[in-house]
Amino acid sequence: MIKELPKTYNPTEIEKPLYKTWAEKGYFKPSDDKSKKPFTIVIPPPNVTGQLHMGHALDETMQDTIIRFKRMQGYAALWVPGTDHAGIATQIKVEEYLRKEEGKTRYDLGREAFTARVWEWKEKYGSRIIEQLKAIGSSCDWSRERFTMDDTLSAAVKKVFVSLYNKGLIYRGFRISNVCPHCETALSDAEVEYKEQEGNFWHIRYKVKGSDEYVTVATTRPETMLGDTAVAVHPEDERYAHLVGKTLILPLVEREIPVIADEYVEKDFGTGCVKITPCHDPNDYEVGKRHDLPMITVIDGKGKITGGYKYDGMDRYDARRAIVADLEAGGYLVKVEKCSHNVGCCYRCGTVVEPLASRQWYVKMEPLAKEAIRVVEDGTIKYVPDRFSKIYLNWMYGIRDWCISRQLWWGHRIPAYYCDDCDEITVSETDVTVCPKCGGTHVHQDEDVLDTWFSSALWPFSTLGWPEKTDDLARFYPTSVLVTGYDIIPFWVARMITMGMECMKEKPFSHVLIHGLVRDAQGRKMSKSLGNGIDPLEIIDKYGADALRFALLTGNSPGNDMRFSPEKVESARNFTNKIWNASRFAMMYTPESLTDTVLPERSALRLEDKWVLSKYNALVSEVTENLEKYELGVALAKLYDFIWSVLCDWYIELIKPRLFEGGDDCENACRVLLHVLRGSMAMLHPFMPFITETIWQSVPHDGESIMISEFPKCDDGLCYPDEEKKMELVVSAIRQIRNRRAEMNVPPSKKTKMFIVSPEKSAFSDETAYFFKKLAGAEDVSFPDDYADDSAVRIISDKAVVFIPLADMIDVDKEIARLDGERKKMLDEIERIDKKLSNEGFVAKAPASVVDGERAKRQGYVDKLALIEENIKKYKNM
RNA sequence: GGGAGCAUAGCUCAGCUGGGAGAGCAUCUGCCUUACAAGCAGGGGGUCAUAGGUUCGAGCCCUAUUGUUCCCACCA
Repeated sequence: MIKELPKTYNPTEIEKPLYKTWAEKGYFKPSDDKSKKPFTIVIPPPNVTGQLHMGHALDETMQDTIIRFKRMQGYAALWVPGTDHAGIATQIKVEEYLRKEEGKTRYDLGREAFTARVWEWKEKYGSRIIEQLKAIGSSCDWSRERFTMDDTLSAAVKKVFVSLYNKGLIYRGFRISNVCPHCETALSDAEVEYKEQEGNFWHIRYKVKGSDEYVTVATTRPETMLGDTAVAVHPEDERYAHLVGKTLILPLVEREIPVIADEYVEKDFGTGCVKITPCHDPNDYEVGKRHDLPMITVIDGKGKITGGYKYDGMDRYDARRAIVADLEAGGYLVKVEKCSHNVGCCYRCGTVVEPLASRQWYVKMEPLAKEAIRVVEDGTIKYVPDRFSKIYLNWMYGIRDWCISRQLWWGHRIPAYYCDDCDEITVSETDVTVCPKCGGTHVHQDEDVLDTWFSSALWPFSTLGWPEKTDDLARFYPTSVLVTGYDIIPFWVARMITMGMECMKEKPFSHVLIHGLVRDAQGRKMSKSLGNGIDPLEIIDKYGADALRFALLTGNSPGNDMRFSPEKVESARNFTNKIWNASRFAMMYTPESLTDTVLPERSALRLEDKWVLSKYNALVSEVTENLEKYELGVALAKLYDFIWSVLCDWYIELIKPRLFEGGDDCENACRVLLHVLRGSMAMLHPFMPFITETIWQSVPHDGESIMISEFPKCDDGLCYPDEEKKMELVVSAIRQIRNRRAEMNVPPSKKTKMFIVSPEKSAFSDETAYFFKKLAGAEDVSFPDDYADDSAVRIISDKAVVFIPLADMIDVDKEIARLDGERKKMLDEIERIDKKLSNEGFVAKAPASVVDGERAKRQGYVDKLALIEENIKKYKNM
């Protein structure tokens, strides 16, 4: 079966057609066999108009690796794909397009026409990210693809909203929320990021009415003074006690405002006097409510001044400058200090948010959070790694109500209807045209849409058909594992758990596997503005999806950020090439007649065969265990090490003489090699699906695809501990011979005679002689009971002494010195162990296996020491 | 202010429930050995941040300290 294959692996021409075949064969769909246990993952839905970045690539690779592993293990594995409508992000994108290309705003188009345009946009670009997911090999069941604004998912959203409203868990309230003036919408607390910023601290004095006295307040946002309705001091502040109850004249607007006493004020901060702007600061709002102060709004949702002032219509920052100038001109500005403070910014556009009192819809989180807290506290849902449960719980313990209304047009419109005739609010899953209270027909729906994350919170069950009682829902809910980054635990994971417990009365998933951020080689976040992002698609084009996947998973552990660099991908690419060539080699020597996958009889197996099978078998159980614990990086490292260092560097080298010779022994070696290669490919397949399938298809195999083949199982019949140990002696001896030859600058081309004296006749015998010829530079090897040429180089290995007659190259004194060094090492080791063994505590308390292990090691050292000393003596006698 | 992570070879990072320190890259030496120079063989390089403690035994567990990153809250 000699096949001509190129010397280097070329992924680009292989991957796409292979993916297509898998899809056509239906391998991505879960088995219909109801006896199979389900294993489900729902994808964190990427933004429908987004583009694949490295973060996605990592997320998808991890999920695909897990789902492919479980599929091979025999589960009915389902990976549900889909996309998110991404309210603000998508709306902004389309608005920017309209502005640039058509010079229009969404208001020019009107709500209906605008949302129609967004839908068009979605149709145009929505498939892009899906195609990109396919490029990295994601084995999602595309027949179950969902979109958060599909009819069925929208129905789920309405149902949840209505149900929570009826339970009093969704309410409409007037309070301070964060508003992004650029996006022109309210945001939830989670959507505000705080950033340290340099700013000014303006000290302004307000005159006391009917007195010459002034009080000085300090503020970082002087423009809000227009909305001041009081100045507060601490009740126990003696400096200002006489002013409490007095009236102040607000500069520029000449409004009369009271001085009030409130514990909220800290005496020692600033001047001890705080201007109170209830409509534009959350703390002031609370103070305002306590003191029944008027609520005056002076900044609108676009960040412009409003309310009938000369500054009306000005942007808040222009107004700030104007007001400061006016205050200064009027003699009200006492001083300006530099200060740095945290300002809240919109997580989408970075604009500084404006706290603004307004009427919004909220989810009352505290009662809902109870169950969501319980299931993590009691281990029903487990975070991997566990430390994220603390972070989650920390967030949940301090949970505050969730602002869910957004002043956008793109999204799920809030199913609340207002009667213009009687002010009745009706919340309903179906459209309301007649007021159920007064029968009036002047009914209009709430203009706002819901936070994108509201529909995302329902994703694990809405994608499976809820609220319908579908077969999928019954079979695949709760899902098995959720894979996502730690950055969206508050946005998404917390809310999915909350809603899962509320709507399904059951956890949405059993495990949450958390990964970190993909950073650049310098450890910086990859971002568009820095221009340091690496495009996963470019990497795929150049190196292939398998190399990308390998680079993302290797050396990476759950929850930790990782650095991504071109060097990493190159190293991964080298690995694909290594695998490719090893397989090429195997195929070159596989006889045409060999088409089955049967291993040779036990009796036909040689030492090295049993050695590699034994090591392979151990690998199977380790890799399986690591994968089951979601330790993907560890599992992959073990596979890499086995394939490269054991299979390629040793086993293939060891069997070459047999392969070159042909015949039965060649075929037996081939069978073992192919068995191990095939199994290694199967274990590697979840990580590197394309190259493993390609190789699997090229060697003798059973079944139609590696994708649906069985994941290798540990097989006691392949366990040969004795032979494994013996072969290790040979391997170790070869290593030491090579080492000595290199030290002595013996060129590889120079072949020498070797005499190996060892009591381990089954390891050091004619059966293994050719290993020394092939791998250790021996021209001839013999295994005498003793060897008498005192002038030979002596290499003392485990249970063997190798003599190489190289009299002309030997410096006896150096040899003695070297052996003496080894002797000292042995003495040190023996002393260390003796110390341990003479420690009563150790012998009494350490497990017997550890103690026995130490004793065995000691014996090994003693044996070796004897050999060393004997040979030193011989040199000295020369 | 509250919480979490990280600190291991020159660089980037693994190291599972405590039982003699690892990988990749880089570096040095020697090799075009008929699968692979994207390769092969070999070498050098670590007081596992510091100080205590628990233990027969600590990179791993506990306490404190230092440095560093992040999350949450947020004083006008």
